[in-house]
Amino acid sequence: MLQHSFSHIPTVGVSTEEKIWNSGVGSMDEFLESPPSFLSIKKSEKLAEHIQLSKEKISAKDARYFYDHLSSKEHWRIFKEFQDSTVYLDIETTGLGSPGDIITTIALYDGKNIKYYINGKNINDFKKDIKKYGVIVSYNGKTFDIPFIENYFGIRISHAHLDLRYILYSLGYSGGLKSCERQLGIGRTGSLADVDGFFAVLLWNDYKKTRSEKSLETLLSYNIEDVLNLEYLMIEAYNKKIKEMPLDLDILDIPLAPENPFEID
DNA sequence: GTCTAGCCCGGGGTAGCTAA
DNA sequence: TTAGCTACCCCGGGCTAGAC
Repeated sequence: MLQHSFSHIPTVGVSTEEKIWNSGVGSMDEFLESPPSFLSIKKSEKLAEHIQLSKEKISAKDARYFYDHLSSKEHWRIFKEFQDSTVYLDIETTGLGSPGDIITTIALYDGKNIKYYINGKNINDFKKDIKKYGVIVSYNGKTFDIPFIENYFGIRISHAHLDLRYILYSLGYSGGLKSCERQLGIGRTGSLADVDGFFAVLLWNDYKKTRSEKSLETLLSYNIEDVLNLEYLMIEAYNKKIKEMPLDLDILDIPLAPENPFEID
């Protein structure tokens, strides 16, 4: 979608971008070849400079550039061009962020591999691993996951960040992650349908009290199921956004998710 | 070249919504 | 309860085209 975007360019808003599209110029390459006639020569030249810069930023895999220059409701546009540097993220904690609350587990999924981090075991590896990615996809992560991670580790997460809560809300889907999953036709497998954030706290407490590996594995299974489903939701949301555009653009295929390595007890 | 009107971007402020 | 987001409104300012 970025190859077709102009509203990240200073002085170009959504209405000017739509006028560009309606004039028959549907991509950056088409603009460079033949700018729309309604723009002055001076303005076309300025825009052409920004388009060249944008093409360089895409080649350089600089997602942050577009994240900073697109309006927040258009952030979803960066997904396709940076899909191979995207990671889906979800954390489980012992509470909502009150003093003393901790991160219990973190799950990452990059479209190929699943990684998970457990408090008391390998959780500090997360700080190194997250740096490998350019884009984070989460659900309500802008309000909860990322601030929690930043406070917990004392680090700054400066990635481009697509929060599905707002993208799905703009498409008419609301009511929480699980509700959005149901509305978009994906159900939780087995007993995971009954697990929620509070139950995840109970599972962690049981693991700490009894050292029950089954409780820990059930918690990890729930945590990983969340990040696997985020990919499906992100691609579904992207495709729905694409269909809203007055352009004839290809939709993305939804890949087969890998098997959850943990079973619930 | 200057002036004017119109368009539109973008910033600031406010209210309401939502999840953990 | 908290934090961050969107939507909406208002307004200032930059840019452009057209008239003179």
